[in-house]
Amino acid sequence: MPKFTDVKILDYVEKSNYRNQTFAEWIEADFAYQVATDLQIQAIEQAYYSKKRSELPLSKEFGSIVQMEHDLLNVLTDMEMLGVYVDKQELYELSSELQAKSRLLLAEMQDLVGETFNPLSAKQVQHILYDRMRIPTGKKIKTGFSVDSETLAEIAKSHAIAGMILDYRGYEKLRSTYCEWLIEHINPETHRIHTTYKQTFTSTGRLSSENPNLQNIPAGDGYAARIKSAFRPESADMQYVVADYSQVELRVLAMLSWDENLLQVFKNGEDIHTRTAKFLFPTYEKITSDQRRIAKSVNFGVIYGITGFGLSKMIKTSPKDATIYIDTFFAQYPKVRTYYDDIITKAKTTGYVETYYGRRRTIKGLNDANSMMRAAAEREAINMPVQGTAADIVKLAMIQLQKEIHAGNIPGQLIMQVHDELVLEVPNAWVPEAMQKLADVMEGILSIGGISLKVDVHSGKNWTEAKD
DNA sequence: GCAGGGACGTAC
DNA sequence: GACGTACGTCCCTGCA
Repeated sequence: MPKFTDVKILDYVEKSNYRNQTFAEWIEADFAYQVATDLQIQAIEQAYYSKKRSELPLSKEFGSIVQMEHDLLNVLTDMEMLGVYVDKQELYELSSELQAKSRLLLAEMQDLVGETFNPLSAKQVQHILYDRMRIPTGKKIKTGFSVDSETLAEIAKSHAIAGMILDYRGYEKLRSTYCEWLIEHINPETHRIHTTYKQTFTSTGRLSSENPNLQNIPAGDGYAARIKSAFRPESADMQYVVADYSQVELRVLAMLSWDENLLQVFKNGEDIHTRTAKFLFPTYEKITSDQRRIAKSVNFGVIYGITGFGLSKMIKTSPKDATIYIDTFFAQYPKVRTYYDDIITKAKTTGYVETYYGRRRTIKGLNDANSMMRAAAEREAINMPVQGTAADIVKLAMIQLQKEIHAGNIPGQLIMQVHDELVLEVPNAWVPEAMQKLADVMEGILSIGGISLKVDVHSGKNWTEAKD
């Protein structure tokens, strides 16, 4: 146990529904103490922390999680301080290129409809499409009719303008949210981006990242790949080594549920999505890419507590067929169903659910009068132990890695965490060794039911190259 | 002029 | 009738 306890961590671990309150709000809520001025807050903060740190008894049941978070705190500090280099020039160029694209497209669109309008304004897009062009309306939202990408993609089949609006939005998204926002956060002294990882925020135990968020950098081809490739070591003497857990949540689901079939898939080293596809489409000799896509959605959906309706939207089929897929999944992986049932039963009794390592989330609403509320609470309940255990695993790996790095056993620096992925900067000469050790540490974190974790490791001159 | 909500889109 | 967890941008409304 740590000699001193960071009370914010303790509070987070004990009350998983705790959100980012200000210190004042927190004191108020916990101690019914009205805080008036900034100076008072500071004084109380100091007094409270120093007193509580030495006197707080640590409840045993949270011991392992509290220890984990304390160890992780130092890892996160190192990562934030070191930061991530990005090629500023490259981002500038991308930004202007994207801006040129949008400008051109905007002129074309306004020519086409004979009216100036802002494609980023839902209200104005509604006016253009549904009032002026008389295109049949679809999904309703609070403020009128939806113009989201799903709707626009459908309209685009018959009206070019919809496709152009989608493209415009895409360019502007990349330009403003990624190029511009990242450039803004390059520290003038270090020339690196220093994100903030929020350690006491999410309800599952994941980290989050802000200012800027490095956990939602676009993946994919084209401009997205170019943004990602701007992330690279500053020096040509270094490379990125990227390791990500393969299907970690489904693997965790197998471990926690002890479903024989699910465990067997991983024991055999089979592709989980293809395997599920074979269960869903047993009469087919060979699984098509479309069938695998459907199975993939089912596999992911199960982790999120899918409904037939939700899945049907995802794979564009009828809710009836979608429900059949889900039922088939549970018929083929029967222990998953009983595992979920057990979680909900336990949550109703104790008021909380927990990860393999004992991280808890209190669940409210399981007995709500409203069935929608109940269903939502059930989805939260079944998702948290899986997502949370995966989060715990990555945290443990980070702690272990940092130990090895400090001991000189792994040559390199941990610079980013993206939920199931860790990114390191490594001197060229040591890349193969770092890759091996990284995989060993990460895969060694947990083994249950005869299966262990699997990690894919890649290296490259930048984040894009190191992804495959 | 500004704060906050809604809609949207990105990630895992 | 919205499948889990996040963050950031923009528009627009409501309020001074």
